[in-house]
Amino acid sequence: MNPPKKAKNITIKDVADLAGVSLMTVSRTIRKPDSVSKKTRELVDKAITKLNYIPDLGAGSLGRRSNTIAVILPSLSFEGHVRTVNALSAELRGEGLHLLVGDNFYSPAEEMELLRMLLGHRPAGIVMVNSTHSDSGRELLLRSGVPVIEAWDLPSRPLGGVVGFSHNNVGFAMTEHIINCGYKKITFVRGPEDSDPRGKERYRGHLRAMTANNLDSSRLITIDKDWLGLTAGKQAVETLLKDHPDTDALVCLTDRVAMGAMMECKRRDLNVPSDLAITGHGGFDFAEHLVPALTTTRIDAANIGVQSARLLIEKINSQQPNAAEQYLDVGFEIVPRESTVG
Amino acid sequence: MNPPKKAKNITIKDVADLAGVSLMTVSRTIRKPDSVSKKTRELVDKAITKLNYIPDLGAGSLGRRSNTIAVILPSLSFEGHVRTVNALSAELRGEGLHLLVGDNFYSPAEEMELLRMLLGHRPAGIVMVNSTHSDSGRELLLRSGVPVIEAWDLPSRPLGGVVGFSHNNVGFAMTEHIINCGYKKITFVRGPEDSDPRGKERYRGHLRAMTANNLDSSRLITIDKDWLGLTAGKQAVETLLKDHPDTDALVCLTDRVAMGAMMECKRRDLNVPSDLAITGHGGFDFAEHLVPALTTTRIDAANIGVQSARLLIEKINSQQPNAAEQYLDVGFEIVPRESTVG
DNA sequence: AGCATATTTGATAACGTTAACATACTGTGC
DNA sequence: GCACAGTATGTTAACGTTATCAAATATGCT
Repeated sequence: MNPPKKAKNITIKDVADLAGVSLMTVSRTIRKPDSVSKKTRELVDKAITKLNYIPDLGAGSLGRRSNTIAVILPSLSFEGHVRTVNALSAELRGEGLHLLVGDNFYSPAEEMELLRMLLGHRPAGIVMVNSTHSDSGRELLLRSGVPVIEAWDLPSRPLGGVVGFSHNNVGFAMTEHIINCGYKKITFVRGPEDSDPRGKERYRGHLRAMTANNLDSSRLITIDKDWLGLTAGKQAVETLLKDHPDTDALVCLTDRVAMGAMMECKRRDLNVPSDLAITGHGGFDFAEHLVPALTTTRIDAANIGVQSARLLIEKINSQQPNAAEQYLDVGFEIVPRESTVG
Repeated sequence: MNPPKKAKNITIKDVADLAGVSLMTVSRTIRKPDSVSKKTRELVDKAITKLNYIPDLGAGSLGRRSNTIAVILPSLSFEGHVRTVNALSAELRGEGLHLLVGDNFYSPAEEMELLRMLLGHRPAGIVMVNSTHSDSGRELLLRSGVPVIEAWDLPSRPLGGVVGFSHNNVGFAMTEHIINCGYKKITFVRGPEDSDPRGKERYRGHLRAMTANNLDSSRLITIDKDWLGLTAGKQAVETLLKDHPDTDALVCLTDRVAMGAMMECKRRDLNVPSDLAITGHGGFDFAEHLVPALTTTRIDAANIGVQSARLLIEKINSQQPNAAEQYLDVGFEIVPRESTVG
């Protein structure tokens, strides 16, 4: 009826007045209901319901940490990361923690900007998924005193907790595996040289395996797109036929790229694996359904999220986080399937 | 050197003291640098850098809205929604807004809990991606006065702005399309009856098309899993061969399910489309790469995110949001490909 | 110089909550 | 009826920032 003049916020004071108690009693009723008599509790609860009161979390945590966890990741477009974030979110929810997402930063300047913004929310913790950081970014994070988890990686100079796996080992293991299958003329598909440090690591692992087996490691295809989808795989096969037609196995950086390659082979009537073996990476759900089923590495992305959450919670709760368990290698698994059976 | 006694927070006061100015001057230097003389600005900036000061956004917005947008979605495991959130995040970032993610709620009780939590952060706006809400949820949102956008849907009783498309029309259009291709014995694959209102709508649309063309609409496969991945498609084909072996076209609820079905057909040496036509839904990136390429509906998920952001920002900035433009149907497109060419 | 008007700075009071301490009640045992 | 816990409530002062108004300083113009 009254014109909505100012839509004053409903505060704890309003609840207190309506219930006829002091505002501390209301605060207590909300946070530790047992410390308040049954009678007042009911009174207060009724007032809260009636007024639709919702406590202001920001005001409540003034001067303390908020009940927010900042997640930083390059982008939400990589399936594996999203699975991790999803699991992280689910795990954290039980603790009443919510995710504040920071993604899509490209330049170092943007990184700092984003970091400052996120830290401005006084998060209880930070999870960096597959993010590199500049020196000033490091500095900022370390000085902030906020517990940090780095996920999807095993950085040499960790900022805090680490939950990840060795990309170098993955690269080595996969190439070693297909060498054992009998393949010798192996072409590696990699992404843009600068923008993907993990891909680079896997490539290093690949080189290690090739060298260890005295094989020619010069077959290399570089895809110059930032977003490595199926098109990259298609393109890889086109380049392959032109530049390295004698290849017998194609090592792709992700399952998506591998799938794109497989589909292109099908169009060109190249048989996988007899004409060309193909491997992926990441263990995406479609890999096992493809025909032929795709040989890949299984990374338990959800588990990375779960473990990150656990470690982070531990760090938040303990003042002196247990340094011994801060470095968790979740490993990986080579999953041999039809796309590489000689 | 000194043992970290209390790790006192660095506040605007500390900066002010170091710079030898009042704390209001520091505040102004940060928020409107032009309103401060060059000399003091430099002084203050130096102090900020030196102390690594980061403003407490929570304290700053006390009594106001925070610079946070709450996103509510059933889960991060559906690719389409993630694409929307990704675009949303990118768009909002330009405005200095960050996403607070609320996902994974299933029960109405959890919904309320989540809603209260998120509203407790005093978000500047809320985007609900493909989320149904209870009456009490509605009530809470409406009374909170926070601008709301509902995305991926065209609800009959909108809470605020709407950016979506009609699932019913999608269902109708796809079935109509394949009928026009000459298919008559059409089987529809749907998800669990209760948990997927949009799938239900699409099914309704399908029925509408079948009835309009005097076709037998009794061919129906219900998948009883909550997570509809490729396995669902595999299962659908198995059921199909048992229950409706005379089917000539299979309408799947998502591209993933359709892909699973296609792969299963390949294993069983069923040719697509000559033995069985298959359609998907959603326009996932792999659809065009499959062999045969998949007929699907293209939903511009990223655009939904972009438009939601625009509409939301508009609503946030204007006290009296323009009611005329609050209902945005982004539409969809039928993309005919090889999997249905008779 | 003298006055009016900008421009720049500062003091104080919110904003909504909780921590810490203070007070008022309740009942118990003598 | 009185001291003595113990429980239940209330009071006050933070927390870190910005709005608002007041004061000081600089600038422009005759």
